[in-house]
Amino acid sequence: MKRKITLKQIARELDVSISTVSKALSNSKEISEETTQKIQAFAKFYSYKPNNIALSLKNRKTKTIGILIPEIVHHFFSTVIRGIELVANRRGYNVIVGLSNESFTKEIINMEMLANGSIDGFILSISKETLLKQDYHHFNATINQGIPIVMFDRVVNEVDCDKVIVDDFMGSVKAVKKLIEKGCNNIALITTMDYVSVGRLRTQGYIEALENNKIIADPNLILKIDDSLDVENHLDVLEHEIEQFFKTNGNIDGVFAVNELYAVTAMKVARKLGLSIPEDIQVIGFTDGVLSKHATPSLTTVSQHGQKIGEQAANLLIDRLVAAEAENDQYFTNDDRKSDFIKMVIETEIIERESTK
Amino acid sequence: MKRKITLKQIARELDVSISTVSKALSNSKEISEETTQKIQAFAKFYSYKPNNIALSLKNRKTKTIGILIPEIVHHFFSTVIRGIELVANRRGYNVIVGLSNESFTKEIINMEMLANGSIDGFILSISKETLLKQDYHHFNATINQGIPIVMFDRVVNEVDCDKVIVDDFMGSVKAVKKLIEKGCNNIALITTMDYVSVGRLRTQGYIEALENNKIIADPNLILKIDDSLDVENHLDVLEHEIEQFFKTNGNIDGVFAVNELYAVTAMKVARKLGLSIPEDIQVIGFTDGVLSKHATPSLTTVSQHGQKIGEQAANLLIDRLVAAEAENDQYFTNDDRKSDFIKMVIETEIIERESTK
DNA sequence: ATTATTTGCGAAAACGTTTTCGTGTTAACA
DNA sequence: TGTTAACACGAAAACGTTTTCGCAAATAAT
Repeated sequence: MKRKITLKQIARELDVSISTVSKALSNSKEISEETTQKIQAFAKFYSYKPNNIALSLKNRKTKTIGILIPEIVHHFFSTVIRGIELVANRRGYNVIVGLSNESFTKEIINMEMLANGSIDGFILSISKETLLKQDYHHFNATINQGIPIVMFDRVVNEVDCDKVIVDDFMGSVKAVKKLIEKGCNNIALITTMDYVSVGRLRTQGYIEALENNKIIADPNLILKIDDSLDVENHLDVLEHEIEQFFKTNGNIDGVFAVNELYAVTAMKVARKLGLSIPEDIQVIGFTDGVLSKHATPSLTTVSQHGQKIGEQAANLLIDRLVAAEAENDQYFTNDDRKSDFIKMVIETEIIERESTK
Repeated sequence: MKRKITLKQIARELDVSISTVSKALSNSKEISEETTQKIQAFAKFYSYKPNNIALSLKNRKTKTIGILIPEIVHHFFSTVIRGIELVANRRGYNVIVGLSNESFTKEIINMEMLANGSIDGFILSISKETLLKQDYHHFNATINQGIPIVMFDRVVNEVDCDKVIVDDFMGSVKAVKKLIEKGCNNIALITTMDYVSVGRLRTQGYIEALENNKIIADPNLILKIDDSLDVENHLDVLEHEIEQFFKTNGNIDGVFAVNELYAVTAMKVARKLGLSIPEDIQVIGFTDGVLSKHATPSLTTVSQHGQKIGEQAANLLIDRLVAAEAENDQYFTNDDRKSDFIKMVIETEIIERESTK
């Protein structure tokens, strides 16, 4: 087991100074042809690679992006990560992942852990608990420390930073419009509680689409699921709620659900009640994941393009990082320079499958 | 925008030396009560936190684990990550993620990128291309550099390191046995190509279970899918292959598939052919993911316990890291000490759902 | 032959820590 | 009074880089 070789060792071995080695390896013309050759050959032979940590310390930047998300076992979030990793890697960055597990404290702990030099910037999506508490001081604190943040999906106006969101509102409008066009007259909405902004926006889109078509939204046709407890493990509760909902509203012929799971479960319940899809009830979900694609019947969904979101977020962040660096080179450092943050909206797209006519 | 405060700044401000500050903050009794108070108050006020990078450089360890997996948009892998992150965090480690995308070169590049000081050890699952090439020099190289590796799921005998695997063989045996008990007489296997070890092992388990029950495995009942091309995006091809398979083998009354997707697709095709599940055909899949849980009918599966795998892998790695550290403190450093690596097998479990009687 | 200019290299600082080893001051002791 | 011990703190090295600056020798110009 031989430790990685360092400049110092090369220098000692070749009887030159550390600086000479460093310069020779970067092809500085301060160093003679001959010496450079010798050093490079030696370095190659021992497969010298500069130590990243030392570089980070010297350069005061790590070339690493911190990702902070509520949950990783989640198709949407993992596609976002994939997108981030893709462009991060392409642009010479690494990616370090923290999970908040939807917890406020874990979010803070993770941020502080990474903000002490480990990363150059954050890409994150806010945890549910934080959204509930509406306490965003930790975000602003890190930004004030000079660490840029890019938020995606679950974002919030109280924090000044770049944001990448999906057009939840228009996505819903499109989906419900589609159901109307396909002949649905009584369209139900299955959504989450309001504090998750995406739930709220999607609900608004639903109402908007109805109104656009001169339909008055019937409050009875809106089912709000309390997902504060992990719904994945309370499938039966979910099914039961939806079943009751269907039974009390026998006239439903279209369902728009704000996520895959609700949509698929709705289909399951509908069939259990003897209804067939899409003949009796048509269904559209939000978020295009594995479930939508492989359900039977496969589900028409509003695609969020998670990977694209990740790519854009990474680009925004890295752009800011290189800008900050360039600015350091300039010697005008005007703190109150108005930096206008970007809010990037990723268009949704309806993917039609078998659950609609 | 105020930069994070450093020891040096505290020292200057309070007119003491850097060493004094450092000692005071670690409650060294070398420093007087009074000075300690003063320094700690000041540090707290400016919310001083030691710079991680500087610590890493000094201690020659980063308290960071590198995860290297083929793909992140994959239920199994993300549960593993969740498990790793869980115990890593609990034990004071961070997690940095690299994706090989099933590519040999990307795997190497990622490894080298992280092996230069960024991480203390690796947890990884080998990419398909690497398995095909059977070229494992990069793994051995990093191990030789003193960076421990723990492999999971897709492991290989040629590399000496700790491993965490699921009992693929026994899992399959159990599954097929279950089908036999449930009355299936002609059990088909839908599997992958052999070079992915898990595919091979699961196939062997299938055969073993049949033989245990005095059934001769019929080669015609084994369908091997070439998933070298991304099957997610060639669903139609997959469906078509399975459909042909069913048509040429009309007597099939049980299916064991080595992953969720194959299983769900098989169910879909079966129903398309007018067969009902589980009455006409019973199906069991491997890997318990979202699809299995939410398919209709829901799928009986062999659960891999991804999170547990991740947890065990992280524990194994961190155990080794602390052991290595302790060893550094001792001054016997015997290089050829026989270190026996652990191969941990996680038991599978059959989760019965609606696709079996 | 003297001065000016390259050329080739090394010393040292810096990034932010921790830790070892002094060292000066004060208090205790003979 | 002189010696010792305890106390409180600082200087400096080390982790592995890069980069600025200085300096000698070699070459070029006068």
